[in-house]
Amino acid sequence: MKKQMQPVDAAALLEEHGFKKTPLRLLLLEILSISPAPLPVSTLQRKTKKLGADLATLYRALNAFVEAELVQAITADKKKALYELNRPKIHVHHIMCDSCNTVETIPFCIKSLDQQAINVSRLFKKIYSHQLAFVGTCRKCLRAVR
Amino acid sequence: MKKQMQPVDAAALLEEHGFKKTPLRLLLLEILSISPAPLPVSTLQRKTKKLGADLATLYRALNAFVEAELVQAITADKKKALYELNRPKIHVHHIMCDSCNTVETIPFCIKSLDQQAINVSRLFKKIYSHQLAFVGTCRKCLRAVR
DNA sequence: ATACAAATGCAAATGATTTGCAATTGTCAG
DNA sequence: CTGACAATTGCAAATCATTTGCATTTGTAT
Repeated sequence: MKKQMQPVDAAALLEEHGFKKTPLRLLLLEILSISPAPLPVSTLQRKTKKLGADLATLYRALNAFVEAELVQAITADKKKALYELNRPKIHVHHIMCDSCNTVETIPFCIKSLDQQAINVSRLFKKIYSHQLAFVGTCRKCLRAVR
Repeated sequence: MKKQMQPVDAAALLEEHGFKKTPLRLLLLEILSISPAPLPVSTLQRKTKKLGADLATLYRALNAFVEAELVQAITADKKKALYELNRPKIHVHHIMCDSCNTVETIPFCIKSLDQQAINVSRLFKKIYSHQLAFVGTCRKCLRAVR
């Protein structure tokens, strides 16, 4: 059986963030909320094709969600971004196969990585590399804003 | 005073990996070897402009280096890749400022992240997010190769 | 019902990276 | 030293994900 995530109240989420309850945006959040893995735009387009939304519209919706921190964009793969619903309580990371390009979610944060390292290597057989990047504002820039 | 990395013997590195000792490739390795931070292609182009190398050539050289694991490509920032000499003994990670886009190197690996977490947050004033991705081959794909 | 901002569609632009192909250049065997 | 051959390069054009301008449509609040 397939993993399935807890669905969310898409309408409520949109309202909370001051977004309009558009068919596309409602569906997008529903799709993301039940997906066990982060999804590329191509998949989101396919899963919403009954609405015939334009790609640009899709991107705009996703960008709006990301800016609102409703959705997280995974950009560790240079080629194309993956989108995943942001569940504040469940901070996760990812592991991707360089062969079939599947991306799996590692249901824990780096905070407990040491303890979980063995589990990670069991998930995949071979791990070639990992990339970790923090994004923030450096002291110089913070000073500049003041 | 500025950090400066230990330079490497570029000619030897190229030879070891079966590359030709081309002016561009020699210079590229030299530049990367003394850089304290990963560099974007634009910077590499500027620093090699006396050779007037074509962008495509630069990319081909860098890709060859990455494939040979001589250089590491940091792709956590979606916009453009950063390149850094791979020093097998010194495995590091990075921290980037979302305001001025500087990328600093964190001279330790996630293995000791818990202990170093405080240092990381001191490096930057504010950390909005971090992305961690493992790349490897999943069990399914490994089985397929067998 | 009205009005206005948000969201959309369409077409065109961007920008980093890649590719085809012909010409050039290291390197290595003889 | 001298080919010969593969690796490397230059140039132009192609890709491909993502973005943008602008006119139009659609939610939503009043």
